[in-house]
Amino acid sequence: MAKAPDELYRARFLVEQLKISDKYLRRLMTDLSKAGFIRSIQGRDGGYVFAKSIANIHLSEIVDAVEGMDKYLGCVLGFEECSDDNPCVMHSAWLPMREKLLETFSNKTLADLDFEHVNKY
Amino acid sequence: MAKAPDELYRARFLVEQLKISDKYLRRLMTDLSKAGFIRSIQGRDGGYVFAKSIANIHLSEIVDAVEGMDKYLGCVLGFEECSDDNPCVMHSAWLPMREKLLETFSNKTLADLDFEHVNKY
DNA sequence: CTAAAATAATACCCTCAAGTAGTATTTGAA
DNA sequence: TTCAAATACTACTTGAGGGTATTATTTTAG
Ligand code: SF4
Ligand code: SF4
Repeated sequence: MAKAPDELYRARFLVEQLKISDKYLRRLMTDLSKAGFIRSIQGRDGGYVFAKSIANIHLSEIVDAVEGMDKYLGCVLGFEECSDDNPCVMHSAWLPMREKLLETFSNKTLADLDFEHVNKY
Repeated sequence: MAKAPDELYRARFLVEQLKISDKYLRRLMTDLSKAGFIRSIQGRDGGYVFAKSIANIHLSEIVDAVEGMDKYLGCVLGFEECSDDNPCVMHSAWLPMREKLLETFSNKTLADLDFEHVNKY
């Protein structure tokens, strides 16, 4: 969609392109629309359109909308309880990574992705 | 083990400490010993000892030994085929992360981890 | 010789997240 | 008022990874 961000896309079409199940797509799209990235138009001749400029859609926001960004900020070692005063052995070593990850996903927007030389989704 | 790297540790003991299954522990330990990090001593009064200084054991090597480092260098999006000339949309955005990850795991050694203020494993 | 240790190989189980499927409802242009 | 679209909710399937279990073998101090 980001290739031609002003078009209207109907679910049917997207499902064919992405080769995923109808219901699954709709679930995701609904999530995204609730998050305000796209606008969903119901009724006949409905579909999905971007609701804001793709330059204003940060990757972290998308992740948050569909699965929760927190997941990726958790521990490498998979511990539940985690704080600076109850650290695991990796704590200090891992911190810079977390920073970098957060930074990457927070700074990059949809517009930063390279949709031109790409033939897989 | 890295807390007192010169001791001999028997499987029985480690199993109790880590609360994981006997067989599982042994599998891991055997992997590690094959990789040359620890030496396994068979027979009665046997056990496991470090075979090299913990300052010479890089995290990436450990991961390689037990599950394969490559796993973590793959794509964010989970595509199989991936190369610079068949990139996915995230390719350029993701590269720095991969670098950082590789760097972290390659540079840090067991000795860099903080075993002092830690009470969970 | 024997007991206590590690090794080996293989099959099994369990859980969880990703994805599918079913079915009924609402919306709105023509 | 009809029809094609999106929504909502719930149940199901599936696959992979992390971990267990079994059983049999080998090693070595005492
Ligand atoms: S203390 Fe740090 S490294 Fe350890 S589990 Fe928590 S966040 Fe992860
Ligand atoms: S092209 Fe880059 S971002 Fe895309 S799947 Fe391959 S490694 Fe990952």
